[in-house]
Amino acid sequence: MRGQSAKFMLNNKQIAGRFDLLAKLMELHDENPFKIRSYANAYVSLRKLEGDLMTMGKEHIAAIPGVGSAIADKIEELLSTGEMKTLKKYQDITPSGIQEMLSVKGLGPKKVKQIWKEMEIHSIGELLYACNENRLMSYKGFGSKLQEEIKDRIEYFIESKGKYLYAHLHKHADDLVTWLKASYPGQLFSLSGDIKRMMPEVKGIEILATIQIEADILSDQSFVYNDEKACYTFNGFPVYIEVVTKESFYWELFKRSCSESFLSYFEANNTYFESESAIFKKAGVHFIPAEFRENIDTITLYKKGQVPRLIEVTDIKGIVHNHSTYSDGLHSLEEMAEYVRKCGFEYFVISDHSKSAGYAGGLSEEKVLNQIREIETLNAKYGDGFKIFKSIESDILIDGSLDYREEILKQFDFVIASVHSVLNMDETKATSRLIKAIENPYTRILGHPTGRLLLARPGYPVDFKKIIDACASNGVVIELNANPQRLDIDWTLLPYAMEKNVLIAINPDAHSKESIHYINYGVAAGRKGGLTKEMCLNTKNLKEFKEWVKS
DNA sequence: GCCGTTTTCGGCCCGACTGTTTTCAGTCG
Repeated sequence: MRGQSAKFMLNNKQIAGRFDLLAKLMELHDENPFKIRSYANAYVSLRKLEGDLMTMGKEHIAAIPGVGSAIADKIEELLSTGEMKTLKKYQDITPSGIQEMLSVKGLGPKKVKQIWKEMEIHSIGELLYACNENRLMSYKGFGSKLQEEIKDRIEYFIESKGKYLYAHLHKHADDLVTWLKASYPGQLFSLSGDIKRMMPEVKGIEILATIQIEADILSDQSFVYNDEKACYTFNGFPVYIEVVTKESFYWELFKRSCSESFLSYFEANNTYFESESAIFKKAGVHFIPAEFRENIDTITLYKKGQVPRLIEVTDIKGIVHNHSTYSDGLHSLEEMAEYVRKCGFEYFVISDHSKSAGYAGGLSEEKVLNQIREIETLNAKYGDGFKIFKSIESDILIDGSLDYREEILKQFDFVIASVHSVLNMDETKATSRLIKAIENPYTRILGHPTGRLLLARPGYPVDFKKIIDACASNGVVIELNANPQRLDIDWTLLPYAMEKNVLIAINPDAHSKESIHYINYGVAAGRKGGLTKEMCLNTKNLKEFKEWVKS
């Protein structure tokens, strides 16, 4: 052990890491490239150093190749105070999200700087969203492969941070349960907890079992014990397994698969049931699916036999709110429409970005007219069985007004109005901005009402009672944006919207053909909020939808 | 900030790989 000054336990790699970070941060701030290089050299040199820095004197440290007296001082400082002032200075002037980005593989200081300064993106979550909207590709040095690469790596990064999107986990979770059932015949396994309840965000794959799982039962290493996370992982996702007796299995499963208030209605004198249905039967309540076991009032309805017809994916008849290569989509208008048609839907609503959305290639008035002509040509080709509707995702400007002159707005079948800029307003301002947009006679749908990105940014605060009331009195539909990173409007607000007779549109906000299937997640969120087929806009068939457009 | 020297300032700038390019830039090890 070195002199009394060394109070902080740091190994060589940790110390080296500080200099790596320092070099990268300094590069972000355009410092002297040679100075930066020397810190980077010190990082390389310290990392592969054989002796232990904590036990070395300053003279020895300064004698390491690439380490001089200035860096030796910084190492001393680090070991005695746990901090390095120079490093802290740069950390203080760099947003934490930008610092986090530096730890994503494939992103070096040059690219991060471009993302920060040119694209004005400040967090990893925002960056992921920008990848999904193909926004990176329009910048010099970024192409489709790099964008895809960054996207994959960010997803991995986010997944390794303790909270996960339901959308990223559920397939793995289903696979795991299927595999467990096959591996242990006669035993019971089920998804449990938040993932069974289809919560938009979950902590991992929760499983209830009737037998202890053997370690290393899978030979391909997809299912292993992870010491760091102190749990099993499946394909890298944490798995939490609880073991109960066969007799109590369904009761224990039920207990873990509903909200606390919901559970309080049920008594557990006897915990032996042969299914979840049996629990409801004994309580005299119609069966309630796990995703809808939230509100205790639901039980009263089901007890009286007033069982709502919850929306299902197969109820969706048309795909609303989509982007094409006219703005920031990956596929052309025709490719998108054709894909939707082949999936068996009756209509497709194209709503590219409006002119203020410069970052997303928003449509100039001239491009709007071109697109409208192309839609008319395609519709002539399709005939009666399928129709493309002309829409626009119009930016709601700071003062709540829409983005085009009335002559242009008139050209669309209808307008979706969404906020994309100035996301930091307080509740009063944000609410009146939205209300002004809702009151605009051209607005038919309010897009992603809070602008939130799950696990990335919270969205601006909004007085939802006022917003829903305004939609009710202006006949405006509210979007449930089905992008699993948005799911905005939040499902908890659906009961109030339905009470006020406000229709909900489940929209994928698709920027590629495949992402129209986001509607699956929108439907799941809708079911959590008790959304019925009748209260959803795009369960209307083509004929009914045409009538809604005209109305 | 380090280094070396025809000593106290001026030069430092690996090499493979990949993706985005049409000859190069950024990242990683």
